[in-house]
Amino acid sequence: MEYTVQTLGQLAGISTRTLRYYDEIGLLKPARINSSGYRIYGATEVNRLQQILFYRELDVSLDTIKAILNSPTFDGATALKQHREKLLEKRAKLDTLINNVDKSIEHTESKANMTDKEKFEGFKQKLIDDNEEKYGKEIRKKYGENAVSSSNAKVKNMTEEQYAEVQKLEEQLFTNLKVAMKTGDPAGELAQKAADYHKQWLCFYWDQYSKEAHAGLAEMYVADERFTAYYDKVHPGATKFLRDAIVIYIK
Amino acid sequence: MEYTVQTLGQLAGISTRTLRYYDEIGLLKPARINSSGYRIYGATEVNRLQQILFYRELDVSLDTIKAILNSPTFDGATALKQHREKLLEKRAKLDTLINNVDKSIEHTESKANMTDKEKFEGFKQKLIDDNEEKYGKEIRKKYGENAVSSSNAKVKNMTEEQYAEVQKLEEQLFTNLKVAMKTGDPAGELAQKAADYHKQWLCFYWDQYSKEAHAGLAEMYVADERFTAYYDKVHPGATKFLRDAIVIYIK
DNA sequence: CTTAAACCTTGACGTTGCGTGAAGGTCAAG
DNA sequence: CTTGACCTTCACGCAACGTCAAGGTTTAAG
Repeated sequence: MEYTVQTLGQLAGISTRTLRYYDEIGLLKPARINSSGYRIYGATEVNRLQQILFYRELDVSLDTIKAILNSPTFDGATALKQHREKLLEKRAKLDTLINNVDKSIEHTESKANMTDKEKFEGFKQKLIDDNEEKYGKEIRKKYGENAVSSSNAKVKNMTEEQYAEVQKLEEQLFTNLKVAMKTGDPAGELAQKAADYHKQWLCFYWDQYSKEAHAGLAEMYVADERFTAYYDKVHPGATKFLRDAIVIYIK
Repeated sequence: MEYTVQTLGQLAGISTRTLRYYDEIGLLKPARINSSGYRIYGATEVNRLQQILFYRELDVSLDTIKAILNSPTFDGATALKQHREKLLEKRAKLDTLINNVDKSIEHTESKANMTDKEKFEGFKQKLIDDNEEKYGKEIRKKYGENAVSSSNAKVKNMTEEQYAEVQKLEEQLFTNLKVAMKTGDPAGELAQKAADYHKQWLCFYWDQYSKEAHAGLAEMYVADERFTAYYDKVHPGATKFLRDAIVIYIK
């Protein structure tokens, strides 16, 4: 029995375009081309197409299918096992994605009942987390793999007392910063005290303190206008002043 | 603070190409273009980019992100919930895929120890399943949704006795067919008996018998050379004869 | 025998989210 | 003035086809 693109397509439940494409990429060549240039497929091609569709249904890429079918040494079962691993990875990614979406939904829903200040708290935490993640890689390289991992848990498990302490620390930082700025010297004792307060405050969020990350966050404060606005409420230029103090502090 | 493509890119951890692309598709336009044609971004754009990246990380398409951010009536939480549904669907698909791959691995591994006849058994079943699926839609339309669903379970739960019965039926079909062909009349009593045997045999695989599907399978037998070869072992032309008998039988 | 329907062919663009040059203008530093 | 690091606008490439478009072939019908 011989088939043209359409008859074979109907037999296999695929489009003629697909068959032409498979021809084009050399995945399934017709048995021969007739005098009018029509593609003619035979029994061998039907078998091969059946195999192709089998793998395709398992979401194997056409390139991989080609490799599997073209090399008789390349074993189908092994290929499928490798493919299985890929699928498992994909599912793991999807799972974390879904988790994150869930969190975000929760987050945005609770955000509706938040005061502006609380909103900013959330925003601050996000940026801190982001920064921690950014520097996390380097920290991990330096201090080992699991030093960083418990960071998020730390923030979430904070008790109310601890939270109050964080708030208090931030207030102290603010008042201290205000006074320190009058001296105008970021290397002075007062400014350095402010930098230390900031470190203590930060340590409530970060499991693993690192100087580089601290400096990185300070730079981010300056670079991000929302932060600048937040700290500059203390006094114009406070953000940069704090940054300078921190840069000196970590040396 | 103003940013060029590179500075903003570094701030956000994305490439300059990405920023240009977002401009191109109207997702994130720069605040202004300076005299040299450079893109200049401001605070507003930093905020918007932050939102974009937030959704992007959750695997939302750029088109959807644009819709979310551009329409203030379009609520973020609702969008995320919809997105969550999509992700769940994806995961469900992945799960079935992984299941199928697992089955296939098992299958191909056991296939190594199979006789040719057993291999053909598997092949036959697959084609029967395929056909059932093909006609399943129509059957479902006609007979309701859940008539078909238990089909696969049926085959799998077949006992050894039942399996033996299927084999016996097939043998009877063969011997009957052989005799019937000598009459040369597909409408004759013997041929109709053969068609009936085939129906009985088929009913072991299909939960829901339908005349159309039966005829469809018969046509497939004739169209597929492997089947033709299988049935023609009985006698040359046996496949077509059986097809003709079935076509008459179902009328 | 002609004509229309139903095939077939080869381009070639669109899809998604950029990566990766290419070719050329701009700007600050040495 | 030159170098190097920026910036710009094309434009192709990726996966796996869907979807016209323009034109040749075959087949069934009138």
